[in-house]
Amino acid sequence: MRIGELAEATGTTTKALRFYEEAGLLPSPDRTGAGYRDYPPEIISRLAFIRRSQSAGLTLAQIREILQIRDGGQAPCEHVQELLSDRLSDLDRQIAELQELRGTVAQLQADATTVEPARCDPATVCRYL
Amino acid sequence: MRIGELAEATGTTTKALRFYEEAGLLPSPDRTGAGYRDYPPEIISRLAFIRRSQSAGLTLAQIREILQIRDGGQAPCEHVQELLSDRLSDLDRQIAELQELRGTVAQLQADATTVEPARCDPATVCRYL
DNA sequence: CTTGACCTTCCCCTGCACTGGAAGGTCCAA
DNA sequence: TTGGACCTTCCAGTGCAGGGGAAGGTCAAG
Repeated sequence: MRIGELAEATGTTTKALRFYEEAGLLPSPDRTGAGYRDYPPEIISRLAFIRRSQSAGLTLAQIREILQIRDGGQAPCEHVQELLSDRLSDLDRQIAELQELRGTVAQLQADATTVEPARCDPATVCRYL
Repeated sequence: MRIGELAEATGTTTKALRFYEEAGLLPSPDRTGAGYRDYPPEIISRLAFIRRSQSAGLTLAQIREILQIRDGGQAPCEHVQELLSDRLSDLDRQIAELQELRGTVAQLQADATTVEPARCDPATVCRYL
């Protein structure tokens, strides 16, 4: 199948597919006589895996690692477990940071709306920040 | 005061200060005979405002907007309130998204650790993703 | 035979907030 | 006078995941 068909079948773009190939996530496909990329149907499930992994928040670099282990003939189970654990820790940390920031901003915003009648001191930039 | 002093006084770098000037957050300072930037002491509180705004998660573009209103002689109160409200909505949305993602990843990770003894099917990339 | 849709490679651009380094000028102390 | 610390401008790069568009080749239909 040609690159445009594959893009449509997987909901991505030809640009992205060439980029994935360049980035080592997709193997270099065969070429037709005219030099067109000619993908085997199985590539669709590989793309689906890439999509699922992206949905889990893995970077292309991490996905490439998994695929390389798999392509090397090994089962990437342990590596995947580790990546997922790391991702979970990251998410917990990110969420905690955002919640703390949310508290700060909510306080600032509350001050900014309730104290409103007092006009800002022209000499300072902003009394709320 | 020279740029190096200001950088040290405000905990930033000379690079960042020139960048802020270029980006319209700092006015072009006077120059000494040798062409060195010569900042007035008041600039320190402007930098402090920039730092506080960054801590609240505002982008440099948003901070520049506030400063431009202020520099135009107006009180940026309403604009600040709006920016803070928007920021709060953004944070709520981001937190919700991350929490949903966290649920997904936690499930994947749980599956990956408990189902472990069953080896992966060599024909697929990974049974967990 | 030509039109239009598809394909190829190539290089640059995006947003964000800077950082690094080159090439050169200035100032102060030893 | 020389060394080192500071300053200047300008250009380029960082990380992430591609997107935009040029210049040119290919293929099927009308």
